[in-house]
Amino acid sequence: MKKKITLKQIARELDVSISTVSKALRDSIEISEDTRQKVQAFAKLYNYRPNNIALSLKNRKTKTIGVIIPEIVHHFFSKVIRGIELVANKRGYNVIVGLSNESFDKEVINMQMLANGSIDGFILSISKETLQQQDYHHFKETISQGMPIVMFDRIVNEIHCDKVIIDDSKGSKNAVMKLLSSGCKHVAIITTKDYVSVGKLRTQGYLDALEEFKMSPETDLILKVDDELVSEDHLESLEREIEDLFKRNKKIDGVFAVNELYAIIAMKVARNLGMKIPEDIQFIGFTDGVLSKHATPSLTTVNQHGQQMGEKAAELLIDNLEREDEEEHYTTVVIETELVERNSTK
Amino acid sequence: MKKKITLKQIARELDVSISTVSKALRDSIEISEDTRQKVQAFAKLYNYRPNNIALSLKNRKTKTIGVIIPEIVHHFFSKVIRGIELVANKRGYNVIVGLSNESFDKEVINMQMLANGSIDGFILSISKETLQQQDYHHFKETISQGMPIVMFDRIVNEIHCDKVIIDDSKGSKNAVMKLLSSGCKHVAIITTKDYVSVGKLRTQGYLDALEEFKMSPETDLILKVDDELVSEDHLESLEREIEDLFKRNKKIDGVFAVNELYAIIAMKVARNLGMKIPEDIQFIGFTDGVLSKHATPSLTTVNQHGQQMGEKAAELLIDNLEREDEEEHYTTVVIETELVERNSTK
DNA sequence: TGTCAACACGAAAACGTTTTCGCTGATTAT
DNA sequence: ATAATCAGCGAAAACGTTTTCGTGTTGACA
Repeated sequence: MKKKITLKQIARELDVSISTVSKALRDSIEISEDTRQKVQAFAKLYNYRPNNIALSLKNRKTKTIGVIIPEIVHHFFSKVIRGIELVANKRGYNVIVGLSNESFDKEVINMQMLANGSIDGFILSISKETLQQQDYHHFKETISQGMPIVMFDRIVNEIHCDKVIIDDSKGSKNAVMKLLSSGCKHVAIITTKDYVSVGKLRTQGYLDALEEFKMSPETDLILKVDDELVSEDHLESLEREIEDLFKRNKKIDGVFAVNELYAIIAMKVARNLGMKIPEDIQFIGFTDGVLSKHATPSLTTVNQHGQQMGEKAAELLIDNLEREDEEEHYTTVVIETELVERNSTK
Repeated sequence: MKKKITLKQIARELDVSISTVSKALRDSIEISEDTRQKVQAFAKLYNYRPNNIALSLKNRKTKTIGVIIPEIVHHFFSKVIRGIELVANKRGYNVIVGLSNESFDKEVINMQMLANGSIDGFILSISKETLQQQDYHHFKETISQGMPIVMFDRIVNEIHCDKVIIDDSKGSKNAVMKLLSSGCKHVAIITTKDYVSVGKLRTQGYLDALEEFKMSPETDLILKVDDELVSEDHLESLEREIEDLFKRNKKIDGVFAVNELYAIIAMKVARNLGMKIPEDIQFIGFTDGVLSKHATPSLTTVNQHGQQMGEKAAELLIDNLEREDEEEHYTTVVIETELVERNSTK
């Protein structure tokens, strides 16, 4: 087991100074052709690579990005990570991930662990609990210590930083308008409680679309699901709620759901109730994932372009990190959504 | 913007030496009660936290685990990451991820980037290209430099290290036996080319089950899909292959697929051909994911317990890292699979 | 022969810690 | 009164780099 070799060891072996070795490896003109070749050959032979940690300490930057997301077993977030990793690697950065598990405490702890020198900046999406408690001091502190943050998807206006979002309300409006213009007269929405910012915005888009069509919203067609209860196991209760919705409102002929899973489950319920999709009732979901693609019928969805969001977030962060001038100018990038039409709509 | 404070700054402010500050903060008995309180108060006030990078350099360990997986937008791998992250964090470690994208070169580069001091050890699953080329020199080098590796799922016997796997052939055998014992007479398998180790093993399990039932395998019931072609876009060709399979062999009444997607697609094809599931034909897939759960009918699958694999891998690695004695003894942990019975089987 | 520039290299500081060792002044024991 | 102990603190090394500055040797030139 040969341990990693260092400059010092090379220097000792070749009977020169550490500085000489360092310079020779970096092709400094200070060093004679002779010694340079000698050093480089030796270094290659022993497969020398500079120690990243030492470099980080010296340069006071780690070339590493910290990513904090609420959950990784989730198509959207893993796509974002892939995007981040893609451009980070291309630009010579590593990616270190922390999962908040939708918990405020874990979010704070994770940020503290990483903020002490391990990384140069954060890319994150806020946990539900944090959004609910509206306690953002950890973000403020991090930023005030000079560590840049880029937020994506779940953001909060109160914090000043770069942001990458989609136009949730616009995307939803388009989706609902698609339903309305293909003949739906009674479109229901399955959404979350309002504290989840995206849920609120998507509901707004639904209302906007109705207004565009001069229709007035019926409160009974708006189903606000308690998101806490839909964690894996409580799906039956969700099914029951949706079934009730359908039974109470026989005339529903279109459904817009603020995520993929709600839509898939709603389709299942509808099918069990004997409705034909898309003839009797049409469905559109938000956030394109594997489920939408492979469901039967395949689900029309609003694609959020998660990977693109990740790429953009990484670019914003790295641009910021490598910017010379220190003037603060935060930008908010809006990624366009796209309606992916499949077989759950006409 | 107040930059992070260091020992040196505290020392200067309080007019003591750096050593005194360090000792005071670590509650050394060398320091008088007086100065200790003074220093600790000051440190708390300015929210002092030791710089991780400096600590890493000094201790020659980073308390960080490098994870390299072929793909992150994949239910199984993201579950593994969650498992790794869970125990890593619990034991004070960070997780840094690299994606090989199933490419040999990216795998090598990623490992080199991380191996130069950034991490203490690797957890990885080998990329398909690497398996195909059978070039494992980067693993050997890493290990010979004293950096431990834990492999999971896609492993290779040639490399000596800790491993976490499932018993692919046993899990498959159980699945196929379930089909056979519930009445199937002609069970087909949809698998991959043999260089993917898990594909090969799962095929073996299929054969074992047949033998157990004194049935001889029919080559025409074994469909080996070229995995390269199934990347997102070439799904239609897969559908056609499966359709051909069904048309050639009208008597197929059971299908075992080596992954979730193949099974879902096969179900779709079967349904389009007018077969009833599970009455006419039964299906079982491998690797439990969202698709299986929410498909109609829901798919019976072999659950790999990805999160548990991740947890175990992290434990093995950290145990190794924190072990005092240097004796090498590599273990291979086999995680039990579990047949999750749903509606695609009787 | 003496001066100067060019060349090739080494010493040392710096990044932020921890830790070993040595030093000083005071208290205790002889 | 002298020696020995001890409490409390600081200096310095070490981790592995990069970089600035200094220094010695060589050759050319006046």
